[in-house]
Amino acid sequence: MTDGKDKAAGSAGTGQEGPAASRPRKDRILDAAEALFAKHGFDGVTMRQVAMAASVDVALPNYHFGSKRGLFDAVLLRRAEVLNRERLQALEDCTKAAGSGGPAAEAIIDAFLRPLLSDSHAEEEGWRHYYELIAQVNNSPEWGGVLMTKYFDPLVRRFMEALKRALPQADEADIYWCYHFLSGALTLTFAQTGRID
Amino acid sequence: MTDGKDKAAGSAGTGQEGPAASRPRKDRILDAAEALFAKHGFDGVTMRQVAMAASVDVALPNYHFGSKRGLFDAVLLRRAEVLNRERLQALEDCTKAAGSGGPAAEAIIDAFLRPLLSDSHAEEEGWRHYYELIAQVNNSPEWGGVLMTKYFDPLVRRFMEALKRALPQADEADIYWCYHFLSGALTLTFAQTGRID
DNA sequence: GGGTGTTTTCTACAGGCGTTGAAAAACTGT
DNA sequence: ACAGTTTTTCAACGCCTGTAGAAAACACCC
Repeated sequence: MTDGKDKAAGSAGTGQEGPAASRPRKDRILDAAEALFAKHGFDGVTMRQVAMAASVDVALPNYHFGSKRGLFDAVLLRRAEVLNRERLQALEDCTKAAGSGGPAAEAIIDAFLRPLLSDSHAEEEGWRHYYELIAQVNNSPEWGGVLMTKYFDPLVRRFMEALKRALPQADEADIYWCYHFLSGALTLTFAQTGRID
Repeated sequence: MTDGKDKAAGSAGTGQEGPAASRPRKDRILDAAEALFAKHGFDGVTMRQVAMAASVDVALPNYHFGSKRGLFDAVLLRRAEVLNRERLQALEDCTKAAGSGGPAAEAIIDAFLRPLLSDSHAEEEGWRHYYELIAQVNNSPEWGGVLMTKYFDPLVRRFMEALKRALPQADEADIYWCYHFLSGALTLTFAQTGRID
C-alpha cells in the first residue's frame, strides 16, 4: 500500500528551506500531532487542527496514518523505538562493563534513566512534548496500562530480569512496585513542569 | 432563575425506590458525569452519554448546568466544597487543641490529609471517582493549574500560613514545593490504582 | 379549579467531526 | 518523452456534537 519505503527527501533542492516547509510532510504531521496530543489529549485534538498546525491538507494525515488512532499510535511509536534502542544499548554496555556476575542494580537503573534524561532529549522540543504526552497517557485510566505495555513492555521485562539477577534476595513483586513508583515519579515530574528540577 | 432552592424529594412517595430512580435527577446527572469524566476526561465524554448513564433526557443536563463546561465545574465544585469544609474543620480543631504557639507541622499535614483518606470517602464510590477525576485534571497541562487553583487555593493558602507559623525557619518556597510534591504523590496514587496501598 | 413557577420531554438546528474517493500533481524509472 | 507509482489536493459524505425553543408534565398556593 503505502508504507515500507524510507525515501528521504522530496523537495530535492536547497538543502534547507523555511521552518515550515523543510521537513517531509509525514514528519511534520507527526510533530504537530505530538505537540497537540501532549497538550490536549487524544479527544481534545481534531484532525483538522493537526493538519493546520502541520500546514498540510486535512486529508493527508488520514492518507499517511489511516485514522486518527493510527496517527496517535505512530506518534507514540516513533520515539518509543528510539528510546528503547538507547536504553537497550545502555543496558548492554553496562552489562559488558560489569563482566561476570552482571551489573549492579544501580548501574541498571542508571542505564534505564540516562537515555531519558540525556541532554540531547532535554534540549529538543519534540522530546519534551513526547514526555508530556507519555505522562498524560500513562495517567489516563482509559489508555493507561494498555499503551505503555504495548510500547515499552518487552524492554521493561529485560530490565526486570537484569535487576532480578542483580538483587537475587529481593522479592520480584518489590522490584515491580519499585519500577511503578519510579515511573510514576518521572511521569509526575514531566507532567507538571515539563522539565527536571 | 433556577438555582437556590433545596427542595429535597420530588417523587413524594415510597421513601426508597429503584437504584436509578430514587435520587433527584440533578444529583444523578452529577454522579454519572463524575464517573464518566473521571474515566474518559472532559473531551472524551458527550452530553448524551451523561444523560443516558443518568437515565434522563439529553436536554436536562443543559437545563440544570447551562453547558457542558458548567456541568464539569459543578462536578468539581460539589465535593470540593465538602472536602474544603472538612479540612478547614480539622485545621481549626488541631489549632484549638494545640493552644498557644499553634499546632506542629505534622498536625497540620495530618489535618490536610485525614479528610482525604478518611474511611467514609474511601468506601464511597462517588468519592473514588472524584479522586480519579481530580488526579486526571491535575495532571493535564490544559486544565492543570487553573481548576485546582479555582477550587482549592483559598484553603491551601490557609494551610500554608499555618505551616509557615509552625516552621518559621523554613523557606516559604520550600513549603510550597513540599506541597506540590505531596499533592503530586497523592494524585499519582489515585490515578494509577484508585486506592491506597 | 385556575394560576404560577419549575422541571422534564421532544424536536430540531447549525456546525464540527473523522473519513473517503476521485482528480491533480509530483516523482520515479526507462 | 512516456507510463507507473506515490503523494497531495479538493470536495463532499454521513454522523454526532452541544445547545436551544416550544410544549408538556408536575408541584404548589389560594
